[in-house]
Amino acid sequence: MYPAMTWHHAAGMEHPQAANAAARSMKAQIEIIPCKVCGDKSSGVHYGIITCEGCKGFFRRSQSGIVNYQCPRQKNCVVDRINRNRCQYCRLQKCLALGMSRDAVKFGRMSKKQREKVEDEVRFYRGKMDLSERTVPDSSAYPDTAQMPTSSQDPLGAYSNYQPYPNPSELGGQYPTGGCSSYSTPFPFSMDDGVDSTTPSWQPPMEVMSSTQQLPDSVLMATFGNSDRSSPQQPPQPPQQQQQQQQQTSLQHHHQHQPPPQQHQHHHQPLGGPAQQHPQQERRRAEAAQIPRVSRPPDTLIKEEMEGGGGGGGGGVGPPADPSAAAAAAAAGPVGSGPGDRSASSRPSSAAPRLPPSDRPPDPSRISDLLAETVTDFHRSTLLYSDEYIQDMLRRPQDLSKIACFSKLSHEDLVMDAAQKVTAVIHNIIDFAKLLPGFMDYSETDKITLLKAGAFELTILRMTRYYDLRQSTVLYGDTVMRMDFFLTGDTTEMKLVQEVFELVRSLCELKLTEPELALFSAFCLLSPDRPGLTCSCADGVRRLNEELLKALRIQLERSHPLPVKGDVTAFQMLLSKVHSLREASATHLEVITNFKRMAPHLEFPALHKELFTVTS
Amino acid sequence: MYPAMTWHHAAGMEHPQAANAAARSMKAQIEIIPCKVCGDKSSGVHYGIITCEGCKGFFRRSQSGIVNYQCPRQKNCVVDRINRNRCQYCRLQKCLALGMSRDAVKFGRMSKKQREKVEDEVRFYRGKMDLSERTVPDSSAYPDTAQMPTSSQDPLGAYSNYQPYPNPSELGGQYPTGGCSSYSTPFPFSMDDGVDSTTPSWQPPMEVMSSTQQLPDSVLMATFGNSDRSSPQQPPQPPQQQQQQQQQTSLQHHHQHQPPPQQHQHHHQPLGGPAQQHPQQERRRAEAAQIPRVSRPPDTLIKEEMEGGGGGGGGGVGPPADPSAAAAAAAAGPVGSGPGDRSASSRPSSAAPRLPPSDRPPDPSRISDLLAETVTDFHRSTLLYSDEYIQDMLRRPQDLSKIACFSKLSHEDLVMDAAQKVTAVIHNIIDFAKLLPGFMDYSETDKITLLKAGAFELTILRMTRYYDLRQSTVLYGDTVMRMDFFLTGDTTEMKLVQEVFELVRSLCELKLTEPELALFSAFCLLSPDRPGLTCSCADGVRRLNEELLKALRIQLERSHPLPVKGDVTAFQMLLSKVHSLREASATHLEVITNFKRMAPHLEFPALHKELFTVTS
DNA sequence: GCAGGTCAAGGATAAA
DNA sequence: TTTATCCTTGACCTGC
Ligand SMILES: [Zn+2]
Ligand SMILES: [Zn+2]
Ligand SMILES: [Zn+2]
Ligand SMILES: [Zn+2]
Repeated sequence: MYPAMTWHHAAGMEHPQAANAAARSMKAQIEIIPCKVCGDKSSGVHYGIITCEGCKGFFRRSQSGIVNYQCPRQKNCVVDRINRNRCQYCRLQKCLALGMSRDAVKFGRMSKKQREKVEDEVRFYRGKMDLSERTVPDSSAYPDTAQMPTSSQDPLGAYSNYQPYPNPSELGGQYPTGGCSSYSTPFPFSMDDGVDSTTPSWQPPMEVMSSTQQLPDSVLMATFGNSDRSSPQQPPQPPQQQQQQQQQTSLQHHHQHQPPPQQHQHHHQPLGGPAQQHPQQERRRAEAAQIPRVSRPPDTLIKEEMEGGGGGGGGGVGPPADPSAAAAAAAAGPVGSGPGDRSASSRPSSAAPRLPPSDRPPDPSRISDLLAETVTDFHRSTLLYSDEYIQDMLRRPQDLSKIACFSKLSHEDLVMDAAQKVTAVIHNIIDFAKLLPGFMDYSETDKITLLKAGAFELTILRMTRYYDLRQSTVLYGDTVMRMDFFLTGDTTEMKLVQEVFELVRSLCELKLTEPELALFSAFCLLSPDRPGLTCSCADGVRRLNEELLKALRIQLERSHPLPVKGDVTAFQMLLSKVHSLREASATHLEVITNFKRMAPHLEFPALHKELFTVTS
Repeated sequence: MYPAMTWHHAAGMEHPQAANAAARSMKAQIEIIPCKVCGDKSSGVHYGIITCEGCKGFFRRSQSGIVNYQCPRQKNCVVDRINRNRCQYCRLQKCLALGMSRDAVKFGRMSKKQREKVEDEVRFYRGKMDLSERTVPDSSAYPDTAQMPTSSQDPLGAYSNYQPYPNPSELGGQYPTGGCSSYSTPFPFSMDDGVDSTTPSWQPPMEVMSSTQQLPDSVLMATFGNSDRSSPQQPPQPPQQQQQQQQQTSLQHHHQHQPPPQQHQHHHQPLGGPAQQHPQQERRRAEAAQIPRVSRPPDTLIKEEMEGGGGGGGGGVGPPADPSAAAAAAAAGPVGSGPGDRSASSRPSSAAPRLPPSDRPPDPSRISDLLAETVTDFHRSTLLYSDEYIQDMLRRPQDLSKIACFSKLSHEDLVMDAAQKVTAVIHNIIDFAKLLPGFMDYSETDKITLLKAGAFELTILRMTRYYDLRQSTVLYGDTVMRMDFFLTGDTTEMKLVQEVFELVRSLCELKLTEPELALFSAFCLLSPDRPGLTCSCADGVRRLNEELLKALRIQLERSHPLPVKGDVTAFQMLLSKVHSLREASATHLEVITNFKRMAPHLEFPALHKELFTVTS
C-alpha cells in the first residue's frame, strides 16, 4: 500500500536544500515529529493535531459522513502505523482522544512556550532519526522494518504511555496549553517505544544507548532461564525502558507456548515478511548478534551464547557446569556410564525434575524413557514457534503479496534473509544443546566443533515442523512457500534446496513424534565422529550418543511398530538420514562459502558467521 | 479489512458532494472509455492503463506472486469481456503488451494535449453510450449488453494503440515526452496513426476529396432510385473502369440469385484455389484492381468501387438509377411490405426506405421490420455464393489432393491467396454498403473510413456462411478445410486465425437467420464511433445504427426467444462480438502490415491495399 | 499551510 | 481456488 519510496523521503534527506529552509520553517520542523495518532511521518497539523496524511484523511472521512465503526475486539486496539487500519473504531477513538476536531482552530501563532515545546520535541526526534540512520546502514533494502526481526511484535504494546481512550476531557488536562493542544505532544516516548519499528524501536533513546550496548552478554545470559545471571548490573534506565526489557525477558519464559503472532500484523508491511517472523527474544538476540564487533576473534559469540545459556557465573565466562551436569547425570547417569557426580544444584531446568530418585533400579527401558522425556522437554522448551502456531499458519493460503515482496528482493537479500532465519533457529538449537546432559561440560573447542557440525543438521530437523506434507509447502517466516520459491539459478544452491527439501519431506513422512524428533536432534548433535573432536570429549559424546540412539529406537518401535517401506523400519529409515543430513550440511557450507566470495560486502549475522565459516 | 463494519458507511456516504464534481471529473470521463484489455467498463487508470476492475485485479494478482500461466492454445486467445477468463496467459500478455506495469507512476497531471486526447476519445464512447441507452433501454439489467455500447464497441478496434505484444520499450518510444506513458498509452488517439489502428488512414488525400465529394450522392440515389439528388458532374473515368463498373452493375442484377459458380472453372488455376471461388465478375474485378497504378492516390479504388457500384452516372456513363435502383426495388419488393410506392425516384436516403406513407401511424416495430427486410435484401443480393452452393460444397469430404496442393504453396503464396479471397468478398461487401440507406450520402472520407474499419469485420460475418459447425470446417475457395490448415508458425497470424475462427464458430452457434446476419453486418459497418468519422456523418450513422440495432433486437427476440447461455440472450451474445470483431480486425491489419514488411515485393490486390494499408 | 478533493492501490467478500 | 465488485485508504493536488 505504501510504495517503498514513500518512506525514503520520510526519513529525510530527499530535499537537500530543504535543510536550510527547514531550519526556519515551522512546518518542516513539525513534520519531524511523527503522527500523534499512529507514529507515521506527519504532514503538519491537521484538525488540531500533528498527524500523518492517512490519519488526516481518515478523520476527515469519519467526520463527513455517517460512520458506524465497531471494534471487533476490546476497544483497546493498538493504533500504530502498521495496525492503524485494523480497527477503525479504535483509530477514531484515538483521534478524538487526542483532541482532533473538525473545527479545531489554530490561533495565530503559538506562544513562545509552545514553540519551545515543539522545538524540544523536534530535537528529540531528529536525534533519534540520525541515530537510526547510522545504525541501520542498509535500511534502503528494507524500507520498513527490514532487518528488524519483528516490526510488528512490539513488546511495548505500542503505547506505553497511551491510555486507551480516556475521556477526552481528561486528556485535555494533559495539555495545559489549552486550545493549542496540537503542538503539545502526549508523550514523546510514545512513539519511540514502539509502534512501528520503522524507526528502529529497538534503538533505545540515546541516553540509554551507551549503557545498553555494553550488555550484549547479559542479553544472552538473560535468555537463559537462569535468572540469577540476568544482568546484575543493569544500567539505570528510564522507567519505560526498563519496563520494556522486563516484559521482554519475562515473555521469554513463557515463550515455549507463546501465543502465535497475530496474523494481521504483517498485512501492511511493505516487505511482508523478511525476517519478521521472529518472536521477541529472537529479535533481541539477532540484534545483539548484529552489533558489529570487528575485532573479536571468531567463535566468541558461540562461546558467549553458551555462557549465557550455561548460566555460568556472573563475572562472566565460564562456570564449568552445574546445570547441565545435573541434566547429564539425570539422563545419562542411569544409563550407567556416567558423569552423575556433577551436582545439579542450581539448575532449575527441566532435566532435573524428571530424574528418578537415584536409588531406583536401573531399568534400561525406563532409563531411555527418562532420557526421552528429558530431551523432549529440552527440545520443546527451545522451540521458536509452537506447533499450534505453525499449523495455523500452514493452513493459510499462500499470501501472494508477501511472496511478491520476496520476489522483489534481490538474490542477495533473500540469502541474507534466509541466513537470518536460520540463525534465529540456531540460537534455539544452541539453547537446546546447552540443556543437553553433558554438553556444557565439554571444552569450548569441542562445543564449538559439535555446533559447527550439527547446527545446520538440526536446523533441517527443526524445519520439519514447518513443513506441510500435503501441500509441499513450508512456513518461511510468516509466509507459506513452495520449494520452487527457493530455487535460484545457482547450481549449488539448487542442490542445497533439493537436498534440504527432500530430507524434510522424507522426515515428515516418517511422522516422528516430538520425543523422536528431540532424541534424533540430540543424537545428531552429539555425534562422536565429528572431525576435530578431542578424544576425551568424543568418548563422552559417544556414550551419550548411544543412549540417545537406544532411546530413539525404543520410541520408534513403539510409535512405528510396522515397517514404513518394504521391510525397512522407521528407525532404519531415520538412521539413513544421518548421512543425508551431513551431505546437506556440507552443501550448505559450500553455498555459504560461495556466496561470501561473490558478495563479500554483505555481513551475515555474527553467530552465522562463526558457525559457517570454514576455518582451515 | 473491517469485517462486518464495512457495510455501514457503504455507498460512498463519505463523499456526499462528490456527485457534483463527478460530472466533470477526469475520472468520470475516463470511465466512459472501455477497458483496453477486454473492453468491459473501465474504472479508471490502473497500472498505467485504462482498465476494468477485473483486469486491474487480475494484473495485480499476476504481479503479486509467482504465477505460471500457460496458454492451452496458441498464445493468441481472444481477450474480451466474455473470454477474458479463458486464458490467463493471453490475458496477462495483453496486459503487459498494453504497458500495464506494477510501478506505473502517475506524473502530476496530464498535459493539455493528453487531456484533449482523452476528451476526444470520451466523446466517441459517449456517443455510443447514448445510442445504446436509447436503443436498449433495459440494458442495465443485462450487464452483458449494458456495457456493450461502450466497451465492446471499441471504435478503435479495442486497441487502436494496441500492437499485439510489442516490446514495452517500443511502446515507450512512442512517447517522446518520456515518462508520461501513463496517460498517453491508454488513449487510442495518441496512436491513431499508429500501426495497427483499425482505421489507419481516415484522412484521405485531399485531391480526391474535392473532386468527388459531390458525387457520392448520385451513386446512392442511383442505387436507391433517388435520382433527383444525383450529382451532376462525375469525373471522367478510364474506360475499363467504366466497363467494369457497368458490368458489375449489370451483373448485380442477376446476382442476387445467381447460380453458384461452377467448380470446374477453377480447376486449372495455378493456385488451386486462388481467386477461384469468385464468380466471374469478382475475378475480373480483382484482376482489374491489380493493375498497378502507381501514381494513384490511396483510396481511389474504394471510391471507384463505390461509384461503380452506385452505378451513378456522371459523365455520360451512368444512366442514373436504373440498374441498381431496379435491384433495390426488386430486392425490396418481394419481401415486400411497402413495395411499389417508393419509386426509384423518391428514395429517401435514410433508414426508412420502406417507410409507409406518412398517413400511416408510425409503428416502431413495423419500421424495424421494414428495415430488416430491406437490409436483408441488400445482403442477399450481394452474396458471393448462394447458401445452396456453400452447403453443397461443405457436404463434400475434404479433397485431399487439393489440400496437398495448398500444402505445397509457400507461406507467401497462401497469404496472397487468402488476401485475394478476402478481397473478393470485400467487393461484395462494398456493394452491400452502397445499398445501405444513407451510406452513399456520406462524404468520401467517411465512406472510406467506414469501409476501412468495417470491411474485415463484415468479411468475418460473411465467412460464417462458409463454416460447418459440426465438422469445424470452412469452405475455402472450393476446398473444405479445417482450421489447422491456416495455422502458420507466425504468432500474430495464428492469433488472427484463432480469433477469426472463434468468432465464426461462436457466431454460427447463434444460428442467425439471414435477416439477422444482414442487420448485424449493417450495424457493424455503420458504426458511428469509427475514429476519423466526421461529426456530421457520425450523427447520421448513429441514427441508422440505432435503428439497425433495434431491428436486430426485434428479429432476435423473435427467432431466439430463449437465452442461449445462462441468461444471456442471443442479442447480448451478438453484441458482445462487436468487440471481438474489432480485435480480429486489428489483428488482421497487423498481420498484413507485418507480412508486407517481410515480403515487400508482393503486391496485394489494389482494393486490399487501399483498405488495409496503414497510412499515418 | 491546512481543508478538502482526487483517484489508484489494495483489502474484503461474495460468487463462481 | 480465482474472479470481480465494492469500498477504504492515503499520497498528492488545488484552492483558499
Ligand atoms: Zn497517523
Ligand atoms: Zn479496536
Ligand atoms: Zn478489462
Ligand atoms: Zn491463450
